[in-house]
Amino acid sequence: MFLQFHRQAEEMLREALQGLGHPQVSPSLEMSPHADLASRAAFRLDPKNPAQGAQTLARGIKPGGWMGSAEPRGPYVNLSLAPGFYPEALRAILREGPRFGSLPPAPLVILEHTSANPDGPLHIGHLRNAVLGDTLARVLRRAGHPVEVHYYVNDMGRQMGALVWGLRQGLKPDPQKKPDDAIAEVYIQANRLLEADPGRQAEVRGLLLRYERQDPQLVREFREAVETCLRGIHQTLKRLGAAHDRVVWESHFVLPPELGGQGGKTAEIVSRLSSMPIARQGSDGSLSLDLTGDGIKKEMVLIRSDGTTLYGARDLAYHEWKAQTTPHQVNVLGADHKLHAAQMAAVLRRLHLPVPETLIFEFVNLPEGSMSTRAGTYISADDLLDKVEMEALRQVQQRRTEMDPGFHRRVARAVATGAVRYEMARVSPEKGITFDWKQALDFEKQSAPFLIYSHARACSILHKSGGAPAEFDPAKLTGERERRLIKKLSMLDYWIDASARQYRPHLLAHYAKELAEEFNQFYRDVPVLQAPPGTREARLALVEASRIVLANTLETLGIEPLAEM
RNA sequence: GGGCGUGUGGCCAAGACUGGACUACGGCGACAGCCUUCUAAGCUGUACAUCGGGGGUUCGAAUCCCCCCACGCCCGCCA
Repeated sequence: MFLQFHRQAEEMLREALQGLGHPQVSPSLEMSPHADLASRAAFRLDPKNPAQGAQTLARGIKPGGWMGSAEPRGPYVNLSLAPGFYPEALRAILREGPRFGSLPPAPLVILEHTSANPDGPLHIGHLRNAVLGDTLARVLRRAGHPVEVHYYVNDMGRQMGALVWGLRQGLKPDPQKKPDDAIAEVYIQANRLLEADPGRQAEVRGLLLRYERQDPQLVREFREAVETCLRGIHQTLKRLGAAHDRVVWESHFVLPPELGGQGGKTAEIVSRLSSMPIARQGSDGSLSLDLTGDGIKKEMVLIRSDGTTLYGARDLAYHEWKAQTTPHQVNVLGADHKLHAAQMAAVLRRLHLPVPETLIFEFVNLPEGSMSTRAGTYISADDLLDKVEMEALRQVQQRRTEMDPGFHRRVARAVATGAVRYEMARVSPEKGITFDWKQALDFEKQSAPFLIYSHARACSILHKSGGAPAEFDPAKLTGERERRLIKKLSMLDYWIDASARQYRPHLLAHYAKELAEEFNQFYRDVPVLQAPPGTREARLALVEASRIVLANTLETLGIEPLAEM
């Protein structure tokens, strides 16, 4: 609802500015502690006398819609919500329930995230990708987009070659272990063998070549290895609450139909590119693209001299294939993919294909340095989830001694996945993270348990009262705390819109925290169950509305809104 | 060496794209309080920052520009 107010304010300011002969001046709206929204536009009108400009501008804005008033205050124009906004916001929340905060239908989006190499378990770096990707998928869905979420499996790369090579040396995945952990052991061991005897790298290249040349035996072996690892990875993703609609293998764009692919797509796009002026044919049979015209100094190599394709070539085919479904694509990628993303964008543009949006996030490093699956220096996502869950269990057992073990377990699970997700989602993606166990296991404020707890408090009041009232008088809700809370509740759509348009889920995470704070302050200051008749019903309705908005926000962040904890 | 990103109180971190009420949102930690009223995983208060350093643009800079420093990532016929 607040989004509507914001848009109306923007529109009215534009018209007023136009009327004053300044159509080029931006409305410059901002959230303000002094008003429901404020405009700084007067600074642009006449920098010498902004106060004068603010007065003139304010006069040009007439109450109407959700606009209550426009008051000049120094150089600012302070905008207030119409009194009717508050009761209507409350009714809208109660009426729309789980749908509140959703935006009108928007185009289909294909979103690719996580897509970790199937050579080991997800580590805490992949976890950032998964949380960012899954949260963004949820945000986009609430913003009206149908979303098809893809996991793009890199099954044709060097890493997989080394893994299959290791298996052929007789290394066996330990059946007692989680499949992705077992695969990691083989992969690490295979790399040790290869480092000890670098001459055998040629054998890995040979396997890759035979896989790409569609040797059915190799196709079986690669598939078996990849699927084993993927089973484990998907267990972890499921535990996180992150679901993919579709798993797309790279080899799909290389192998023929009888081997599970749709054949030739990569060859086709490569052949099209090879006739473009930017193509550079090596005398050895390799093919690369010169992208200096796009401001990219580094050539993009598509074909090795042995004729096999590189990741970039297959990725181009994948993007062309996606474009048949929708031009709106989003890729969630680690910062190490920046160059690749820029090269992809340049080539797709030259092919007149849709260019994907990217959400690029910086690395998660350990205090002792960066993680590597090959070297075995990583903290797995499972390990983190396990430890956080143990700590959550310890705390809930301590706090709720009267409850049974099943309750403790349920709460600990929800708290743990929520805590891990929130911790990853709340930091802006361009910041690097140095992982810290102490911080990961800290459940104070600014963390998911705080958000879940606020929701549980609302549920508790409703439980004790026997539910929300059918009838109530919103006019009873005129206190400062109540109005502030309603306003905050109404802002969900504004933050969904902002997060979705900027591909920045942390904006919503930030809102969630502010919403929970506002509710907790209301909880402290405003008695509900003990309020006089009439007031009590109205406040109960407000608690129910709070419960709904908290639940919707948490759901969008992938955090389970427990009714009790 | 070049490119991209980051640098905000002891620690974590919002604000930076759209310069302006910033007297910089919060959290952790510290200190002092609040459970005879709806779950204290909560709430209140105090102390602690001039926003890496320097220069510039501007009436006005955490925010824009330039230089420098530190850290991360990339600069593979890896993905």
